[in-house]
Amino acid sequence: MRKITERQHAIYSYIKDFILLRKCSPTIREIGDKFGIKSTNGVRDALRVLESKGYIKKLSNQARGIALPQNVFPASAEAVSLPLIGSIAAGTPILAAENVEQTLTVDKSMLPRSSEIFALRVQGDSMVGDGILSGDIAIIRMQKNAERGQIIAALIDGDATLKHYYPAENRIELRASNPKYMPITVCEGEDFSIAGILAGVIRKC
Amino acid sequence: MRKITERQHAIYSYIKDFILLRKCSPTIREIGDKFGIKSTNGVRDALRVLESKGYIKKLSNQARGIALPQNVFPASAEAVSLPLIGSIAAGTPILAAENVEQTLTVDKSMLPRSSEIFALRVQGDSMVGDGILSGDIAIIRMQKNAERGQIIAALIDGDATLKHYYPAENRIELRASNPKYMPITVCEGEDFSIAGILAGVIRKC
DNA sequence: AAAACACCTGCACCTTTGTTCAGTATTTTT
DNA sequence: AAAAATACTGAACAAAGGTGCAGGTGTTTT
Repeated sequence: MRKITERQHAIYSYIKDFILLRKCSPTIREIGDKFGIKSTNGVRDALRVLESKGYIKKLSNQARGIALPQNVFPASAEAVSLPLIGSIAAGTPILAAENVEQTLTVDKSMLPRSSEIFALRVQGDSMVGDGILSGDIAIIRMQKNAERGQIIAALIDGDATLKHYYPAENRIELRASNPKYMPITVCEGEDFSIAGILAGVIRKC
Repeated sequence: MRKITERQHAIYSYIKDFILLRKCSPTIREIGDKFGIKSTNGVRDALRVLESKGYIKKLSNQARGIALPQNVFPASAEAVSLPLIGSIAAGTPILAAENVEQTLTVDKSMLPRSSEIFALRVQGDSMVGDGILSGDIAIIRMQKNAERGQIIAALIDGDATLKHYYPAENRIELRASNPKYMPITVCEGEDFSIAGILAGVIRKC
């Protein structure tokens, strides 16, 4: 993008936000009012520059006719839908169709790039210390390893639970963040695996 | 939705598609051209009916001023995008364009039907007792009244904060859920209003 | 048969909004 | 120092677009 002044950028931002919110561009006079520009031509000067530098496009003789170049709002790229896992049926992979309760659409900004993601309904209050309540939906990024202290979705005996991950020499400690729960210790050979690490939380009140 | 005729539905669909595609409503004359209605008033009849039945909203004396009720705008069938409010500039309405930090896409199931919704970035740890951490995004359903004990987004001196709502005879007590914060008492005449009530929480980890 | 509604024409009017011209002061670039 | 760009004022105009009134013709409901 070619360089623009602070003033021009402020006007551009206003137009962009206005369109995002109102789905329709402001009028020249609305922009003028906003920035204390008394003459419509003052605004048009700014628009002329913004257009010549490719920030906006003007549809001539059209009310509310300031448009943005296509790529400002990646249309469908804002949302991603992912499977919500209720409970995990014994012996099935997590993402097996029978475990998928529904699909959920979340904003792309919630997700790390290029990873497999799923959502898990949280049962129990073992993670209240981290602001995760029973009934919340946890967004999990699928991966097999984790760093010490991270919150992971752990698969123990075919059940998925959220816990803090504390590995030791020959065992793994899984700690709740609610002090009323004792840490769980998993030794080698037991049925345990990491389903993924916590990437987000969604709650419906 | 109240019943409408095939003709009215065709016009409604055209408007909806137009807005989805162009981000901005068609003009009365554009609708007329499309359907071969030669008089602007023929179109206005149809719009009058659509508005009285709640399919559209008209902003009077505004170019391209046909609006759709809030949640007709799904980015996909299951998603709705809503404005994320960062901080609120003094003296501006909450949804003023300058307060909108970005837009956020959330699943339709997060939202109550037929209400105006916005998202608010949470600052501070005053609500940790309810699992709401600093940096979380609160989904707020706009409404002016609340029930005792509900979590509201309160506007005090132009700043929005989440608090539990406890009204009394001549004052209102706003309680945090973190015991280290004292309740705030607002008396009549002070600059206070309810922006809405908490409908959900989203956290990016 | 009367009333209500859907669906339209035609026209005038007026507000909103975009366009253009002429000019000024200040800052930045060459 | 000159040229160019920025950032406006002010006024007038024109096109776009919303509003309102006075009808008209069918179809459906009462």
